[in-house]
Amino acid sequence: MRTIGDVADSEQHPARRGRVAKREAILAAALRVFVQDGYAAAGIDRIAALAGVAKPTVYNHFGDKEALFRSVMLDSARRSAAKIIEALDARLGGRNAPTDDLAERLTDVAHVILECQLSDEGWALQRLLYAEASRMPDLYDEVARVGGQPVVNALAGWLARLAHRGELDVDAPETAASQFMTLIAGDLPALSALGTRPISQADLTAAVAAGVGTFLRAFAPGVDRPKQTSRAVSPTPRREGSR
Amino acid sequence: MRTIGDVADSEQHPARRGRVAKREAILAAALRVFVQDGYAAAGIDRIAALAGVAKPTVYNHFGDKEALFRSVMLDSARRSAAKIIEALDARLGGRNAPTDDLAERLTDVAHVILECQLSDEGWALQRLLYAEASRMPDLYDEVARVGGQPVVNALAGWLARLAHRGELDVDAPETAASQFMTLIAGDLPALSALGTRPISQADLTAAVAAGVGTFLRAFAPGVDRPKQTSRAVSPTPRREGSR
DNA sequence: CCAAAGTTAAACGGATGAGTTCAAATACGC
DNA sequence: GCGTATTTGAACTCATCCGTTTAACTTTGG
Repeated sequence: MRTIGDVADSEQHPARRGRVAKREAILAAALRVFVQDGYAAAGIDRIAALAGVAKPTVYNHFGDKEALFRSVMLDSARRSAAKIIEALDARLGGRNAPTDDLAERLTDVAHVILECQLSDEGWALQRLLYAEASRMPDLYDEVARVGGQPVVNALAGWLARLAHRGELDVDAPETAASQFMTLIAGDLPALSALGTRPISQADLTAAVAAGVGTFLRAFAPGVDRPKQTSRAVSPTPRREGSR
Repeated sequence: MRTIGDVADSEQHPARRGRVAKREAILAAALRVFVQDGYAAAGIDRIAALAGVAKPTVYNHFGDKEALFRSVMLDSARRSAAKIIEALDARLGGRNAPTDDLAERLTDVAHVILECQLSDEGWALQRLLYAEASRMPDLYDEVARVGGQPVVNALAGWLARLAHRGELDVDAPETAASQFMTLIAGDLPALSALGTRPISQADLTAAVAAGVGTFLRAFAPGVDRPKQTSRAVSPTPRREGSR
């Protein structure tokens, strides 16, 4: 049995005094340990040592390993979403469009969004979420609510503005925003082996370009196309009809 | 601490005699236990009991918990891919196109592909893969190779044939196939909370319709559009340039 | 300078589970 | 029918780790 690698700093003094500082130190340490070892293999002892506090302090603050895990996940999701939203606002809120080329702006936005997903921490959080989803079924919903929805909403708002200005032919901005994120991120799990392997800048650029390209093929204005095949085709003829 | 639910059959006699039969029984039992409890919480004792063999037999056959896990994952991926490929061949290989409407055929194929992903087992396998990806970095590649690539290839072949017949305007069938799967499956994690909650037939139909609709908006022929904006836009100006 | 509140470190209790050992049972060759 | 080799099942070893307890210590207020 071999350890995969120890946490670099084995003992980190609690950065500042006061209760909130300790809580933050514990959250940061727990994030690192959970990310590195996974939920089951993460030890409260190691988290406490890394945070520079005593083990009972961890239990005083969070009560439970599962509660600590939930706090870590929600906190990280919140921070991640806030970071993306801030970056998006800086680019989309300001009226200073850096360029008139829509493809370039979409590509820029795509990279902003992916920068979070592509970080080691982002991948690890996603893996943790997947791993414990069956044990904590409501956690995904909460994380999606505080971490995913705001980003999709911001993106949808921008797409709606673009559509209103005639730069895009989008009638359902929510759907288009979700599909945009899906298109630009779709290949990343395979390219990075779920985040366990670095992606080359070239692969990343190519994946984003392919996603943006297809998105524009679907939603660029000018071509006359039926609004949408919204008539839902029959679900599926239940297994092989074989006829 | 509460158990989530016991495996239904607590003791299953090994279906047949012989070595291969026992190996299969162990694999099936291990699949069920891993799916239900996750890698860390799955006990070899329970797997052996469910398979109707002795614990040392498990170690004799697979040597290790990790090796057993890998065998389970690869075996399941292989069977899943074979099932999808077979269903696709039954629909696409035969010259009996059930309908001329391309949207209907795409929707049908989408449901065939998703039927595997949507099963409890399919979701659980994906969660297991995500959960252990950091501990077994090569496992994802092997699973993708035996489970994912064949499906994408089959789909890409079909799309290429459609393009050759002029029914689609696709110049990169591999990319289009990957994007098709991404588009039809993109909303499912959110809708089903990573497979921990059943999806209503209506939601599933709507998600597939949205994906197929966007795919057709992008790749339906007839409209004249630039082949593809394959000129890669600059990656991203490295963080907030803030200029 | 003293007292009270909370925090620390260390050790403990209880439980779980991977992997091994060992005697008994089963299958098989002669 | 007998001896050999393999398989079984149950007990065992060893380690991990959650969560708690206890006693000493630090910090804060008077």
